[in-house]
Amino acid sequence: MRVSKLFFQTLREVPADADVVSHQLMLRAGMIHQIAAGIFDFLPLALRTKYKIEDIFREEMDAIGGQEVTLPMVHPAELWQKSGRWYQIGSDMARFKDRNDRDMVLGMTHEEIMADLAKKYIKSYRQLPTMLYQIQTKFRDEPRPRAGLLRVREFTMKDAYTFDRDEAGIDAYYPHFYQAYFNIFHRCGIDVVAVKSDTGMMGGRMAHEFMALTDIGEDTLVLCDACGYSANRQVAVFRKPEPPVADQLPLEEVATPNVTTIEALAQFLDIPESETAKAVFMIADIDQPDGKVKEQFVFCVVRGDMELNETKLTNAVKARRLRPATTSEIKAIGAEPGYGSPIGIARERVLLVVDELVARSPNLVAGANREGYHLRNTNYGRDYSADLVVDLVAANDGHACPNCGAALYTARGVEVGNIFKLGTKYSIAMGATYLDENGEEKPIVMGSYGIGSGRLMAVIIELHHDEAGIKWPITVAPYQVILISLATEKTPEVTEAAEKLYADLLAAGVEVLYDDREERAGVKFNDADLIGIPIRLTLGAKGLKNGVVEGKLRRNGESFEFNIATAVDDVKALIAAEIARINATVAPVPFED
RNA sequence: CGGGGUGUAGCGCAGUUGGUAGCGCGCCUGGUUUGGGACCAGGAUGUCGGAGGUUCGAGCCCUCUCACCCCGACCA
Repeated sequence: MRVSKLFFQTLREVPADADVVSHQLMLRAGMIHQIAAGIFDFLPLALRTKYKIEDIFREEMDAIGGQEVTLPMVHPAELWQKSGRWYQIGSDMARFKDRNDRDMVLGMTHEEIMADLAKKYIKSYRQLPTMLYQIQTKFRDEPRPRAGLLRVREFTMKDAYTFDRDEAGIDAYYPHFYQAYFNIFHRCGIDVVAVKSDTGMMGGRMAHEFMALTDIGEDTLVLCDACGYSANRQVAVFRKPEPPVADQLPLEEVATPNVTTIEALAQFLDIPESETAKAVFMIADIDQPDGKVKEQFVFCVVRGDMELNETKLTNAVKARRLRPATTSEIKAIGAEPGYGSPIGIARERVLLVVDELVARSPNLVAGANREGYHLRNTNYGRDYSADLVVDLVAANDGHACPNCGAALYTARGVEVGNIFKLGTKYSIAMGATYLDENGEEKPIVMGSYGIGSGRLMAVIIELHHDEAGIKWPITVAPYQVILISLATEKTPEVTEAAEKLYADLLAAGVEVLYDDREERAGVKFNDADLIGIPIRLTLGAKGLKNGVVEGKLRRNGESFEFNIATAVDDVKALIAAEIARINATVAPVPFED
C-alpha cells in the first residue's frame, strides 16, 4: 500500500476527548473515528490489525476443534424470552419492533441462538462434544462507554460455545480453551493472568477471566506471587487472621459522642479496628417464589478493619441487585446510622448477614443503635444471631493468601477474555437435548468463551507504545514493514530504487506500506513511529550510493544495513525472526482449577 | 440514573463591558527547500450543537433541549 493513497490522516495534536493512551494513539494514527458514544468507524489501518487478531482467534479455535459459523445480530425476542433474559436484562439490551410489530433485539451475546442451533442439529451423544464459534458484532447499550475501544457499545467479539454430554465432558474441554486463550494473547504479544471470576447471573460452575495488567483497568485483581493464586477481587478469598481467644465479657454501653466512623471509634476508644464490628445497610432486590421481586433490607456485619464485598453479598443473598439503604430506611428498622449494630433492631424486618470472622471474634465494639453510644463486648450467638454467616469481606493488599499464606497484593486489570462453564441453563431453556447410549434424553452441557477484538487491540496498544506512538507486535501489525523513500526532485534514482524495492517486497509476499509521499523526512519518520509499523526501511540518496537500505526495529530502535541487492531476503528473514520471537512466548500453561 | 465539565473551521484552541468571528496545525496554489513534524507568498473552509426568548443588535445574557467527555452507580 502506498501511504499517498492510504485512507487515513495522522494528527499532531491529541484529540481533547481522549484521555487513555490507546484511544489517543488510535485517533492520532488515523485508525478509528467515533460517531457516537461507544460506536466507532474502523479505518483501514485498524481493520487490518483487527483481521490479524481475528485470524489468530480462528487458528486457535480451529486447533481445538472449533468450527466457525456466523449467527445473526438481530434476534427475535422469543428466544430471549425463552431463556428469561428478555425479562432479566434491562436497558443494556437494545430492543425494537420489526414492521410486523414483532419484538426484536440486537444480540448482546449468543447463548440463546447457539442453544437453539444446537437443538436443531445435535441429536445424539455421538455428535458430542462439539464446538462452534463466530466472530460477530454485538451491541450492548452500556450505561457508560469510555476509554476509546476499551469499553464500547458496539463491538466485535469472538464467542465460542461448547456442547458436551455432561459435566465431565466440559471439564475435559475447558482446559483446552484455557490454553488456547493463553496462546491467543501470547501470539498477540501480550501477557495476561487468568483469574477466577464471578459466575453471577449466568449461574455457571466455573469461570475465568483473562486479565491484562494495566493501571487503566477497571477490575481489581488479587494476586499471590508465592503460589500463583489469582482472582478477581469480586470473588477473591483470603486466609483470615485467627481471632483472639477470650472469655465473653458483659455488654457495656459506652458514650461515643460524634463518633460515627470505625476509624474515629477505634481512635476514641484506643483499640484496633479489628476489635470493632461494622454495620453496613443494603437494600437487595430478591426474587420471590411467586415470581415477584421483593426489596429486602439486608443488614450486614463485617469486622471494622475489613470491607464489605458486594459481589459476595449479592451471591450470598441471591440478590438481583443491591443498593445502599437510605437513612430513613435504616431508621425504619430500628437502627441508627453511624451507631448501627444488630442488637436491638427490628430483627424480623431484616435479613441479617454476618461475616464468619465476626461470628468467631469475641467482644467486639459495635453500635448501640442510639446516637452517641456504642456497645462494648458484643458477641455473636450470645447477643444476636444471623440468617446467614458467610464470608462477606473483600480481600486486600497484605491479606494472607488462601493457598499459601503469603501476602496478597492487588493490581488493576482489563478483562480481555473469559471462559465460562455454563451448565444446562440455556440448553434446558431452549430444549437443546441429545439421546445418550441408553436412548435417554439429556440436556446438553454448554460452555461459552469470549474475546473482544477491539478491546484486545486497545490493550495491545496500552502495553506497547512510547511517546512517539504505537509499537505493534509484528503478529498483529497492520503492515510488517514500512518503506520510506527519501527521494526528492533532485534524486529521481532514489524514487526509482524505492519503487523497485517496493515492488519486489510485494512480490515476495511482504506486507509493506510504502511512504511515497512528498513529505519531509521528519514527517515520514514521525508518522511511521506513530502508526507503529514494526520494521522500518529507509531508502535515501546516501544509502543508495553505497547500495544500502537502512532497517530499523520500532520496538527497540535496533538498526540494520541491508544490501539493496539482498534486501528482500534480509527483510523476510528479519520478519521471520520477529514473528518467531513472539511465538516463542507460546507455551503450555498449567491449568489452575 | 446522580455529580462535574465541554460544545466556535477537519484537529487543538482564543474570542474583552453584547457591536456582525479569529489564531495555530492541517488542507489547496505557486516558489524555495529536502535524513526526525521546513520557509515565503497567495487561497478555501463556520447553521458559533439546536430551539425559543431578551435586545436596535447575541458566539457572549435568559429558558429549554441535544450531544460528547470525566467521576460514581451499572457491567451476560
